[in-house]
Amino acid sequence: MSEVNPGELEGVKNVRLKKTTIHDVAELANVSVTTVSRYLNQRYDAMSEETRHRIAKAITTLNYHPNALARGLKSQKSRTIAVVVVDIRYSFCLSVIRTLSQMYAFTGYSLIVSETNGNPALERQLLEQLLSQQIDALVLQTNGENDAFIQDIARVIPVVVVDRSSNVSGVTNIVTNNFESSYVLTKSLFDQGYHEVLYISESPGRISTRLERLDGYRHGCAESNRSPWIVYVNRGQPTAMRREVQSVLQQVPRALPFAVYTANALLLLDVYPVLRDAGFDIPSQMGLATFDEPDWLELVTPSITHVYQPTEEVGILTANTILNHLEKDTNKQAGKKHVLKSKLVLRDSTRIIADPELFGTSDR
Amino acid sequence: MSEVNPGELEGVKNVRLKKTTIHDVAELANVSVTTVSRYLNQRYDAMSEETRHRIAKAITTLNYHPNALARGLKSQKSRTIAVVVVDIRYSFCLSVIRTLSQMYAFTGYSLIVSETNGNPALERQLLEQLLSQQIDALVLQTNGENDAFIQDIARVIPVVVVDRSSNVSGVTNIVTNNFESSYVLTKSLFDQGYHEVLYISESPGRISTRLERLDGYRHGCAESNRSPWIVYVNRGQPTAMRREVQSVLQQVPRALPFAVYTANALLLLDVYPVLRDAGFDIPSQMGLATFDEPDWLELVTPSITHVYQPTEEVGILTANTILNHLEKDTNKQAGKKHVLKSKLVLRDSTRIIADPELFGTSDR
DNA sequence: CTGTTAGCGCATTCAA
DNA sequence: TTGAATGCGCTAACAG
Repeated sequence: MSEVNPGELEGVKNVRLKKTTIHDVAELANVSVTTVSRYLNQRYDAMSEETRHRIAKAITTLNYHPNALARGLKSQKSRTIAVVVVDIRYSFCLSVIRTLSQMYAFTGYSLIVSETNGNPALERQLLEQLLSQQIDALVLQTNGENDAFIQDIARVIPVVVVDRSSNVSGVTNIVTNNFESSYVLTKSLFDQGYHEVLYISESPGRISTRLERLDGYRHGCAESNRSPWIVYVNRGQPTAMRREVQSVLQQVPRALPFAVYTANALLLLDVYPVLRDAGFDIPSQMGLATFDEPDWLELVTPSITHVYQPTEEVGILTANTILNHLEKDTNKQAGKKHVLKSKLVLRDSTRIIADPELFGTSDR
Repeated sequence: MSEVNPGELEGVKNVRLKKTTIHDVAELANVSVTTVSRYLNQRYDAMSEETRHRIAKAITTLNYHPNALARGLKSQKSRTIAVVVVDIRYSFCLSVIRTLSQMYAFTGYSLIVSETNGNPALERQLLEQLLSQQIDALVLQTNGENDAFIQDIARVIPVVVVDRSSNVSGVTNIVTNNFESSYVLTKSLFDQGYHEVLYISESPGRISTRLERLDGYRHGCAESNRSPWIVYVNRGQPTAMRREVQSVLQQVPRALPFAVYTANALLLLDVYPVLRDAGFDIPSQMGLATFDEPDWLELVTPSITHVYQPTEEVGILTANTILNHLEKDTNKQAGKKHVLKSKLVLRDSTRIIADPELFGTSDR
């Protein structure tokens, strides 16, 4: 049981630190490598207590750490899980990553985190690299265009596609009800008395999340007999983006209250200063609402109405799905689709003062 | 050059997807595995153009991906870099991780991200796990108490300790000038005319960053002939924390303007609502300042004075240090210490209205 | 209860 | 210009 300071020991004996292997342990403990291997895998049942102790001692003495690469090579498992997202700064991504990180902290799995920046080609490249690394599971916020490849991956390891509708067979799909939430938010804005709702989004492309939110918005407009009013911006060029929003706002007739609805909070982060300083009172002249829930929405004045997505739930569900696949080899859940419900959180930025009844329907 | 859909091919031939190995490629290309291996490592010089093409074709046909575990086992390199931080939500950590992620996107290195939650024991466990996984380099925001172990690690792979002073030999240390920044901020608050400065921090323990900020604050107080006024809180218990801050604020004499200075932005995030709603006008009655720079500081009203740390620079320096070690095997930089300079960003939350001259020195 | 042995997939001498 | 053979560190039959 003598505690040995590994630093001193290794430092003195062996500056080059030729790694100690299972053989060294076996030798020192006077057993075979097999027995050591058994010990490492807690197969204590078939082992005398004495050898067990000898091995334990040898291991601490040598400060031995099994080589996971070698283990993985044999077992075809790397005990590594990849999370590939567009941008870690999205509160959605951050929350999912943290939840996974917390849940895997004591399982021995490591989390590889990669960002695609919305680039399908980069996504493809990263996926190939990760496959090479023999990841045991994949959590992916895909940018589309790689479905065939993803399907191949799902044949080999559990794949969970989050935040994007996916019909790829074999993958577990976890999303939120974007269409409905967007619709409800839009409707609520009109119902509050805002005459029009400006929808600011990145160009949807083939990204389901954006398409669904857009559709929800359109549906809300249609139901309220208003024309959609949409501005597509490019988050890659924040300056141009702000300028564009600014110029749009300058054309707004001041007489009637209107609302601005941004399709995600990273957009709002960029344009918020422009909106705030455009000369409209929030919420009486201009309402403000967004998807996603970064911390700051509750901190600014007025606090901002938003759609809260159950990101923790997404993380937990993702983590459990993968753990089930991996540990219990349960393949039942594969291919299942989960649609979690978001929640509309009404805050001060859409508490209009004016009476909704004053305004008839009209279109611009 | 015929494009083959890997999905179809593998799917049809082999549902179980027995992985294709270098042998399969060799066989199909009618060469030895050695030659294929050479091809994989771009040793084209000693290879006829024809075989090269045959191998290339075989690889795409079989949709072959080299097994990085096997490669790593031979080469003793996993092409994997670990980033171990306290909490990804710290803007410091997030920024460093993103910078690393961007810089390594095309290098073939993967980033393993882990959180310690400030727990040294968990940190130790994670480090052991990561070592087992044969990581090629380590970026660590340590919680202390593992220095001997870290020194061992640094003997084997490049280690960069960020955001914590470290004198462990062999590790590269990248920090910001916390003492000085904290001092400058404190001084600036007194100079603005705030009569006292309440310092809210987590208990510093042995964490250099916290100690230095605390010392800087104390030094600032001393220089201005004011007594320190410190509240230690526990971020793990946000409710208790808010209650405590609230009760402290209730005892403040309303006559004189004072300032609140939080030691990091995650703390401020938790207590901001309490501060805002405590009944003091910001900034005329209560000043507000913090370390760190999350996005929202500029968005709230009034905007919040803060210490901006050059997190991108930290990330770039970290990434380059590691790349130099890894690629060029340059061991010169090891053990070097870099102190980057933070910047005080004055905002509206500390633009006091009152005339500083009105207030003499006194202590509570 | 314990040991021998044969690979896992790849890179690398050394020969040819 | 190419190959055969060996081993990286570990696990798992299969023996004893």
